[in-house]
Amino acid sequence: MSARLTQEGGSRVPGGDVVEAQPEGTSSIVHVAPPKPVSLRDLAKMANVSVATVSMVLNENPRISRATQIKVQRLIERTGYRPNRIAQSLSSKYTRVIAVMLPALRHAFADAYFGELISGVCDKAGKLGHKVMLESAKPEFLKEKRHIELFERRYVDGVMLLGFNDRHGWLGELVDRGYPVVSANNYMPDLPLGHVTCDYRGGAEQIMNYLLQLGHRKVGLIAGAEATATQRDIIGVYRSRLQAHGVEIDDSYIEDGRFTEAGGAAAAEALMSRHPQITALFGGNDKMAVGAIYSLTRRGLRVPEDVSVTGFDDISHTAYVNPALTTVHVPLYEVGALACERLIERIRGRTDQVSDVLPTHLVVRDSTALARRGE
Amino acid sequence: MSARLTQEGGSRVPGGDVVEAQPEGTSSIVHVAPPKPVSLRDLAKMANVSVATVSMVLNENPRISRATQIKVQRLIERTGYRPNRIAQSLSSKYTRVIAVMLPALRHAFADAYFGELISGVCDKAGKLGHKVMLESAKPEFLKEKRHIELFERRYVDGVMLLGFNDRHGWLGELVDRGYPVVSANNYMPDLPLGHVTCDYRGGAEQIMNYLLQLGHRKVGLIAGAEATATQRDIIGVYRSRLQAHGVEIDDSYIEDGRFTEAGGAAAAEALMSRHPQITALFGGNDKMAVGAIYSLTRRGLRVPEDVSVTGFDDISHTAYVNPALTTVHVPLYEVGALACERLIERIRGRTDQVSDVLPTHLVVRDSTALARRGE
DNA sequence: CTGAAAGCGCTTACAG
DNA sequence: CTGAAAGCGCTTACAG
Repeated sequence: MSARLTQEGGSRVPGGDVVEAQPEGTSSIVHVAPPKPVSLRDLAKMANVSVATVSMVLNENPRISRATQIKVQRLIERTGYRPNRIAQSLSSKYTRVIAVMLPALRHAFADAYFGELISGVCDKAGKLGHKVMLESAKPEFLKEKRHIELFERRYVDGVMLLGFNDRHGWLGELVDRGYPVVSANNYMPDLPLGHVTCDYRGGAEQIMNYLLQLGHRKVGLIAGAEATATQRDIIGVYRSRLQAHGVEIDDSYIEDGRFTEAGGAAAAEALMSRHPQITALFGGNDKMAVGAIYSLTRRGLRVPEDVSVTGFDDISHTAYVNPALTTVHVPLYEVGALACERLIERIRGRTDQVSDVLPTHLVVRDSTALARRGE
Repeated sequence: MSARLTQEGGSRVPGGDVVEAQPEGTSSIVHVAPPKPVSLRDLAKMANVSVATVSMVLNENPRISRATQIKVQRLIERTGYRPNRIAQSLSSKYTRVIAVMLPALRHAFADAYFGELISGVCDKAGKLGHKVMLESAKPEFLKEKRHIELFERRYVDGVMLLGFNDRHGWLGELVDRGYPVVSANNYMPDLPLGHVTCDYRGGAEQIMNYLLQLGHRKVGLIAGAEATATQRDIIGVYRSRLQAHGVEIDDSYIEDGRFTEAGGAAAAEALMSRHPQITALFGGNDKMAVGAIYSLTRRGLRVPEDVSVTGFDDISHTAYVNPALTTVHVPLYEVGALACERLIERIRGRTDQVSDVLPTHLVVRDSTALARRGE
């Protein structure tokens, strides 16, 4: 500790000398006002050049001569000068901040799905010199047009959309105004909105083919909101794969699980009551699948001996649930990172509408087995 | 959609009229430069007052007469004026942004524990008119003194620390400089750092008393890093409770589970190999407990019939693992919210060192049972 | 109670 | 290649 204090020219009270001079307080901390940092002007004075010159050195303007360049650069290093980015933003076009916006779900950030996406966004943003702000689209937030405010008041240069779907009509306001916006891992067919997604159809095909190979024909589907395009993709594949195997399509085998464990549990409960002959349950995400396993177990059904269960996403802890979940790996981190890159390109002027699609793959674990015989 | 377009004076291309005028492009979107928003000066001109007056109305300065107040207020509403917060920050002392800082863990944000804390922080920050920025303390980040930069370059007014412990010595640099910093759900005994935590000792006592009541005497402990004060609290209670019941303390019953599922699984594996007579495993957090259940099951041991397992935190999905986890509820959301409030108070000038402690309570579910007989 | 002016710390044409 | 000056859009003493 003392070593650090010395190094930093620290100002924390080492013993009792300064404390004695203080009024008797509840704290022995001395809160020095942080020293006023050196400004561009200070630097210019020290280097005997104009502020414009220092600014240009900072921004690596090639018009500056090599000599001045070096002189100023050295001074910057010596003084540890760091430009005030508030001032930079005020006189330039950019804040170099992006927002990650989530729907107003209960404790939205405590979700491994969003969390992986956010991790990807943050890491990439950091590498590209941007900061990340967190926003959740609560009803008041939208009523007060705070999503517009984000841009108008110059909080951010762009917004990354996580978890929104067709029903979030206000997204159009952002698009209409030409603000840089990108959707990560979902897309809205009716909105000209840049997006980076995954191959949900491909993943769903792998799940369905695998279940069909295991002999499953009575397969229930627990999907998330139908307003979500990627879930519709899953539903579409589910139907067409069954049909291709001569199974008659019956929509009473599909239930909405609202993307949550509780919803998945309720959906599984409903499906098994309605169709006890079901041998496999396909969850549209891992959380619903985990909920399904929970409710099947409560019902006295064994997974996978009695009923196989599959998920979608491969969020980290599903490898540790019991039984470990067979699922589709969705590269959420990579989606977040790429979407961030695309958003920043868009901020810098790219105008064509991006729509990248990353591959998915099946991960077989312990929650799936051969379909049970007869019934 | 058309309704919205009309309302908003939307500029998205409705049909093909504007598109025809465009060069053949890859996109049919028209990116209008967002209209230059009205400024304080515009407003002042319209209202026939000075910019100072408008500014004072905005900041609810009581010196302004009721009449002007109303006149300007009305104009603000009519024009939908929103102050540029970059300009506000440049001329005022505050950015009204706080950072939430996490250790550099793999995909740190995809963690329910941090996520709950962050949810609490974000909601409270929003209510108090602050934005939240995300940072993770990577090695390069620290090497480049970016944690200092956060303040010096005026990115934020304060930092919320999540998941740091005694080994993160650089935290002292922030404290020494007097920057507003608060630690959420952990504390550093050697650092005069404001913090909001939970009653870990109380929670641990409840767990231990409960296990002892069930007849467990051979209890293994899977703790997180010893550098974490709250984990030391758990270890302390674990030891003293056993001792109070005449159990001889043997540190080979304690393993480090590194706060992760994988670490918890490995720790459980090690403990059960070393001491097959163990009848209960106490995890220092839920993730390690889930990992322990996983590895016990792999070993052919049943939970809770053969071995009881308990967690700590009560992160959301532990109610849905199999068996549902008995754990201690830690009000993470509330901790985050209160810590945020404290941080903002500190930013506004509060100087005493806060140290709030929120209560915890036991949540009994299905992973615990009477200790098995004989061995 | 209100206004004119300085200032926050940068960037960016515009001269030279 | 470099400098003087204007400007970004606010807030805040300071006059009156």
